[in-house]
Amino acid sequence: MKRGYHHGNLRQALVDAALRLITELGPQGFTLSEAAKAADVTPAAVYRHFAGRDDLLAEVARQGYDIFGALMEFAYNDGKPSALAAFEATGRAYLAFARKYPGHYQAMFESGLSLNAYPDLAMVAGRARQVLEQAAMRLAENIPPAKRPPPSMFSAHIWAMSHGVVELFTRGKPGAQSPFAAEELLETGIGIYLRGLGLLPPDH
Amino acid sequence: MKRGYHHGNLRQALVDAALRLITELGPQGFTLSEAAKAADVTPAAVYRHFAGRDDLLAEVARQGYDIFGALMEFAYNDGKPSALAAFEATGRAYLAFARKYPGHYQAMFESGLSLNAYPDLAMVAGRARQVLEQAAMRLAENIPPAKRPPPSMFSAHIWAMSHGVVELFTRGKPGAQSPFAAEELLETGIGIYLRGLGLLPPDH
DNA sequence: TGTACATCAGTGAACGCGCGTTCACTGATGTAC
DNA sequence: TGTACATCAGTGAACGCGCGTTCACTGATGTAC
Repeated sequence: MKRGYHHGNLRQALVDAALRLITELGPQGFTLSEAAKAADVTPAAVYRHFAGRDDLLAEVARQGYDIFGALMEFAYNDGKPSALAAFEATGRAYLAFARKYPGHYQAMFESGLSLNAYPDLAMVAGRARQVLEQAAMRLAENIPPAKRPPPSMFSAHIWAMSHGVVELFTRGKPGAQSPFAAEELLETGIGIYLRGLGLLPPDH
Repeated sequence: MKRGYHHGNLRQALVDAALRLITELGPQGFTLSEAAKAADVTPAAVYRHFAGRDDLLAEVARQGYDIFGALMEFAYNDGKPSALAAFEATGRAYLAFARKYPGHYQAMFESGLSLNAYPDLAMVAGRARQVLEQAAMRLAENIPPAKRPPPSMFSAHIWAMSHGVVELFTRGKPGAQSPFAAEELLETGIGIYLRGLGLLPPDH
């Protein structure tokens, strides 16, 4: 792998290197120095593109939230073909994102990064959350108002179950040896939940 | 704070110091050196009681799983007064534990400790999980066999939602600013889920 | 009760390491004339 | 087309720091006689 004195696109190369490190070694495994080495560059070069270690990590997370939000929006598909189908697709997209972009996912949720310290990060994170809330809101319209829970509660439930499934059943964690695939668990879990809301017929 | 050359109960003092560090600064904030300092002792003294850093951390987690298991068993209360009540109490105990023992909780689930590297840790962890599975199994007997999901799936759902609620809504994390308390979220979430299983009447 | 001695918990100094960060520098690139 | 020069991305050496771990030691404790 040859390259001249100038790299070309070091900024993104560093982000990619950081992602690889996080994916393979966990959020702990990411260091500025290792990311620089992986990008075939001196640690000091990083400072031409980022304010420091945390700033690089934050950019990884930011790109993650971007992809995440886009994926959720794509899955939601403006509520078509039905509020129910769109909602289920959105739930599946959560897990699919965690599977397909584990480095991003860990940078976003397990790296100990403070959202408050990076306002733009909080913004992209909020956008992603709003897609799910929107999906929940539309779906809630199908419930008689009297027994309808606030959509934000409802989306919090789904978010929590999705996150829990990812954390516990997609990598080698504590309760890990479940006989079920994470996808199956989430699918059935959301199914039962929606039945509890009267949004699915009582039988299966 | 005076003490002589010998400490008395350094082993537990180190565990307690580690817990304090984790509680206040997160799992990252724990270091062998800081724990030693907090226990008013030289870092080298730690090696009289633990094989090293990870071994100390593992002991924290082990004690956590012990408390956790005991709490869950207490809440389960041998399935009394009813399978349903016992199950709901067990779910509540999960969150209560995370609230009351945040240091233990983080050592157990967020410290990056490998369960495989500490077989006795895997054992105590398994015991805690079995309480929930037991509760799920008993409760499942109330469902007509035809539409009864495997109890281990069912307990995985509850475990996932509980864990997700803890991770997302009890500390300053990403989706954090929910208008609902974690306790309320978990209570309602499990309620809707159980209704979906036909274990609660459709109305609320 | 008093002394000699084994035990072992904790000390203090030192180690090598990798971390994030800084600084004066150098060499490639692109633009002005 | 060719030369002078400004720009600035990346270098290389150095820094201070805290980490986990080691080692020969020392001082308190408790037991044997």
